[in-house]
Amino acid sequence: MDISPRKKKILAAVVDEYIRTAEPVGSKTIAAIADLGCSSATIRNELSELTALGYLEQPHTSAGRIPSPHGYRFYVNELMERQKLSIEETETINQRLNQKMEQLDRLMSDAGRLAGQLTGYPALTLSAPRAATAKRFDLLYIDANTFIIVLLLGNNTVKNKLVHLPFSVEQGQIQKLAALFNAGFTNIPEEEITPVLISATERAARDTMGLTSIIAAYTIEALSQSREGAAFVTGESSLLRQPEFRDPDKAHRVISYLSDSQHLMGLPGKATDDSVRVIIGPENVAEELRDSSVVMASYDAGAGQRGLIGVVGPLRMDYSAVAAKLQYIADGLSRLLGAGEAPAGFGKMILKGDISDDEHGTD
Amino acid sequence: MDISPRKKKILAAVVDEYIRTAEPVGSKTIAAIADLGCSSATIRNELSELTALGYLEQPHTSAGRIPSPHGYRFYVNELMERQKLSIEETETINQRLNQKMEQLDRLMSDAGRLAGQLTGYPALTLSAPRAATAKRFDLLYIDANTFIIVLLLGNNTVKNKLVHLPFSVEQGQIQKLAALFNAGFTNIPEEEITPVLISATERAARDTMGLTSIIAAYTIEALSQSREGAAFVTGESSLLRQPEFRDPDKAHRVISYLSDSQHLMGLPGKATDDSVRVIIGPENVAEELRDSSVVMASYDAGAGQRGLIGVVGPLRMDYSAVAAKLQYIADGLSRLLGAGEAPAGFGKMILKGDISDDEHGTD
DNA sequence: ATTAGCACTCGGAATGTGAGAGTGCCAGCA
DNA sequence: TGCTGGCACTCTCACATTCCGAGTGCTAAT
Repeated sequence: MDISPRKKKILAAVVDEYIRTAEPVGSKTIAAIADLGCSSATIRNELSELTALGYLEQPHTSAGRIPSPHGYRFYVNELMERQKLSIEETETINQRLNQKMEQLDRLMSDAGRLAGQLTGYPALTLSAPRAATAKRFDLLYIDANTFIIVLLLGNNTVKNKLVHLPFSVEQGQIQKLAALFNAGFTNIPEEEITPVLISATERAARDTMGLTSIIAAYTIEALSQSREGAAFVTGESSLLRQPEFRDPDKAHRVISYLSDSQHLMGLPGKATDDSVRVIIGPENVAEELRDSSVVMASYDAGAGQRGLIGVVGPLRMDYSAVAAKLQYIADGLSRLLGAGEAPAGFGKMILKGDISDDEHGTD
Repeated sequence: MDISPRKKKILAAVVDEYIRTAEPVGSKTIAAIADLGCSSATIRNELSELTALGYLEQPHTSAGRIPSPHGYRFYVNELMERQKLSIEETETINQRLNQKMEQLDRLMSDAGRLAGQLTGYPALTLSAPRAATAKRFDLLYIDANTFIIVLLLGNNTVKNKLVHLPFSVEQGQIQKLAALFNAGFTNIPEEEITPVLISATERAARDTMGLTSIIAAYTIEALSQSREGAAFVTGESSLLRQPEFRDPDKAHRVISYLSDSQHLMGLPGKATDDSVRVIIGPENVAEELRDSSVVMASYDAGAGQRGLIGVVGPLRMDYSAVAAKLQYIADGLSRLLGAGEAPAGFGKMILKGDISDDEHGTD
């Protein structure tokens, strides 16, 4: 069932105005802002039909109309005009993205922060989980009681761990172990690292001190970590600025839901190939988000992985502006992280590389 | 100027009761709960004197009294009875702490989460910044276009970075660079890594392709990162459950202040050797926290570093319970991370070790 | 010094009132 | 048939008013 062009115009006007003001909008207001050549009375008729069709709601008899979730959906699908970013906005984004990208996780949370600041909503970033394999082992001999495990994973992630031993070990022993692990533990999935394999290696290495187990345990840990993916949320408190979250309980529900990265990982549901996805209120699987909307854009995180960056806000969200901004940021991230083009120059290399992390020793 | 024992008792009663109920407490209530053998009229007199002394305030003429920041301070210093934790509580803490401590930063944020859940307030964890030096360089040759920088810092932190090159390089060249860096860049403070040193090294290595700069730049980055320390906040939204933060604006101010790790790093002010520190409302340096209180406990993070774990809440905080819990958690962390005892066994080693991180490559 | 009694104050809940915005409907008009 | 102006009706919100009770401060008595 199609609805007339005039209805569409009116619906769009209601949504736009409501997004702007957060107040129910009445027939008169619409007559004033949208110049369709007809009076408020006509619009009243149209409004009541739109209400009957389920696109609009009225909080009470003598208030204006507000869009229903259905109305928002229709707006997002058909009415919304793709917004262009201003020069300054694109400038800001480019600058901020290029600024400092030393670490991947830092980059993710920075990009999230950026999205949050630009849109005024809490932002979230997700990196898709993916099973990885070990690609290469290095064991760096530091001294008789200390060595470092450096593990290069299939997704070009490097993990490391400093190991202190309560006994001495020789460099030759370490080297032998590295060779055995490179032979036996590379390019196999996590579940194939079995106790059988480990004890076989242990025997081959004539390792009586449990070094093999240490390295194997760390390998498993590193693999399972890289399988988990990562999630960040920033700017949770900006929700509180939205009138629809003035109720602290409501805000609390949403924010604490967002604080659990378990929840976040499940948020996107199954992937689609839309570049920008909009989930409106009740469309959310999670109970807690049933009166919030989520807008997410996906980006190419390199090494065949995709990541998501998005924001959470009230139903009355400026979908058009938010979508445009997220899209732009996601494109920027894809450009920075994505595969395809060869690294162009020095700066680029530095940008891409890295990560790292700490190891706390005992002494 | 000393105050009478009875005044102390009354003050303690007011604070305890107000902490419990969040309602101004009147003379009658005190007469009922604290059994000093006197009537409400007497207590009224005492109350008005305590008010004159600045320990109490009244929101308005015909309301009960609430503690002033001064009153809280006096309470914390002299009246508060050190609370014991219940068996279950210590159990929970022990369990949760021992559970999984794979990564240092994960451990920090987990401990924060634990503190937050136990106390019901937003929790923060800080690791003290400390200048570090490079202790050892390793450059792992992967293929003609790829190598890994592994950097062992003075505080036994390991950092790494995967570097992709748009040109080829030989293994010998990489080894030569590693030797040069180990000779010239180890055990010197960050600021001595000057362009002069770098270009000297570059010449010595006959490096015409900028490899030296890449490694030096990464070294500087790693050092400055480890100098920055780290800060986490979790459970921000639990502030919203407190009646004094029902005003979304107020809550928003505090939460967004806490979201900035720059702010957090400066929060503790100069260190004291108290094991638990309490900062009450106006004692906070930060404007934004002037009507919140902060309780922090410090722990031994190993390698001569100290960390802080704390919570933020309203003035009306259960200082006694919160302090006890934080203290216990901090002790647990010290036990797990701290220096002193040698690693006892296998599990212990695994616990202490580690960290790691990711590197995103291009292909 | 302590207490009981009492007048007084003040904030908050409850209630009442009015204004305004917006609707729905109807009758007239193109 | 579709649009418009007019009008009565409804409902909420803001504001004013009232009322109640908790709690104080004071005073006089013990």
